[in-house]
Amino acid sequence: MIDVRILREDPEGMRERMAARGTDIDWEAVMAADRERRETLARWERLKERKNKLSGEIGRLKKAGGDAADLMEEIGTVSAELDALDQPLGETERRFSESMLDIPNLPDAGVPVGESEADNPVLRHWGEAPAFDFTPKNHWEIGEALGILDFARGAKLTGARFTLYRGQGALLERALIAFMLDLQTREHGYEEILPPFLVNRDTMTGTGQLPKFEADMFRTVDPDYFLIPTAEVPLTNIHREEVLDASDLPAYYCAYTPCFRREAGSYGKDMRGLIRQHQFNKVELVKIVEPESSFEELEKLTRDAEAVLQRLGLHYRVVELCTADLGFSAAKTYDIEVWLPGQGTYREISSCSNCTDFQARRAAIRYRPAPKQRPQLVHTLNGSGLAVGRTLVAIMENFQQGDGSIAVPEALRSYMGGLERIPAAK
RNA sequence: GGAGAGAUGGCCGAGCGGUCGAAGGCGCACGCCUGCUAAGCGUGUGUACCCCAAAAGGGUACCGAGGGUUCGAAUCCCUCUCUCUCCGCCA
Repeated sequence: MIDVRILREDPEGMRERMAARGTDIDWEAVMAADRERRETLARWERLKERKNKLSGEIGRLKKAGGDAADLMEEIGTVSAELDALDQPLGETERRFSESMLDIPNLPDAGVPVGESEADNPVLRHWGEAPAFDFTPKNHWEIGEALGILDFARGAKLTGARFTLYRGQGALLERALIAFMLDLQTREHGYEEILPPFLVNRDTMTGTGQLPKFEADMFRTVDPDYFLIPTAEVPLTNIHREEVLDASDLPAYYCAYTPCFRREAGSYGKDMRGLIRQHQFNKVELVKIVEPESSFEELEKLTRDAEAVLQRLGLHYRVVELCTADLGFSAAKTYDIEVWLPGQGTYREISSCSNCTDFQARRAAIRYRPAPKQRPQLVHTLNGSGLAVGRTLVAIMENFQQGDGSIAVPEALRSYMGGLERIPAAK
């Protein structure tokens, strides 16, 4: 949630900065809801004060054996007024919080203004695209030829966008997960977490998936739970409704989880291959930090994600998302895009965001800067370190050999029993 | 799934339907005292929101959550959630 005080104090500035996102918000309605809510609340509280006073007097009178008939009569009218206010108050509060929950985060002042992803500036490149003396294939062609990816049977078991990994394909995925976790925990200082893959509504609301994006989620009916679309959700919510000690910060968390997404509204897009699945694996990085350091921490977090690609020897570039391409909760985001020679394009493999106090406010994650001081909202960050399925795709396409085999990157061999090459089909 | 017990402030723990934001203890902060590695004494010590330009100040809410009874509920009633114990089942 944004800070409503900013909206009250500078509605024009707010309007302008949000407009750069391209989101359409009825600001008049939000501000009216805020005003109405406060007015009704003030009125309700004044009545309540009167009622509490009367009630106290009745108590004292009765104890002294006096007659409280007059007071009882007055309290009756006050109670009636209060009752009449209950519904409008509840309604205006609901209206206000609902509209606040649907407002995205304010882009950071430094974020480039743009109209689409085409306006995302490229910040840097690492490595080089590999040269081939043959025409490189798509990963789905390679995967089916080698028998390590079985799309048809994935679809049979569940439906479109579900895939079966087999043999050395499954092993490669597992090796990537272990490799990524080891790198992030041993070298970058993240604590490894294995969180629940199903979470409740409050948790989903805390990070911003609900209420606006319920249609994008898989859910269970009884009980009313959601399959996590990313480990960002459980990791960031670890400290929901807590007041942390300054010494607890910064907290670095890292988790491997499967991720589940409906991909509603992306019909027909990336239908082939592993790029867009309803279920995919990801190693996620989450940081809970003090506000002053969050942008610096974003730079570090992005480097932590890049390190994975560097160790694997995969060529990539880093882009900054312009205002129009920012996610709902993010104030600033870097995307890491890996080169896929089989498709001749860069594809997002990690998205690293500073959500500033947006999620912290929703989830009530605070810390006490110093003893005796009031609790303050933390800043939260998250980034993929990395999307495992897409990394497997990148390895298949970048390290494919002329004979149809795939070379295993040096960094992964110890995780694969020393395997240097996934051999071509006989 | 069945039977039972419980949920109170940072922690422990009390709480006849009214004077309870809540005894007491611990912890913590500040002060005093004291020459001995500490004790003693005193004071203070929650969060959110509203009013106020702000500070000061005032107000409202919160004793797991949500409803209800009552002029008045931490205290009574209902529903739910979570924790613990026993039985069953299971990886």
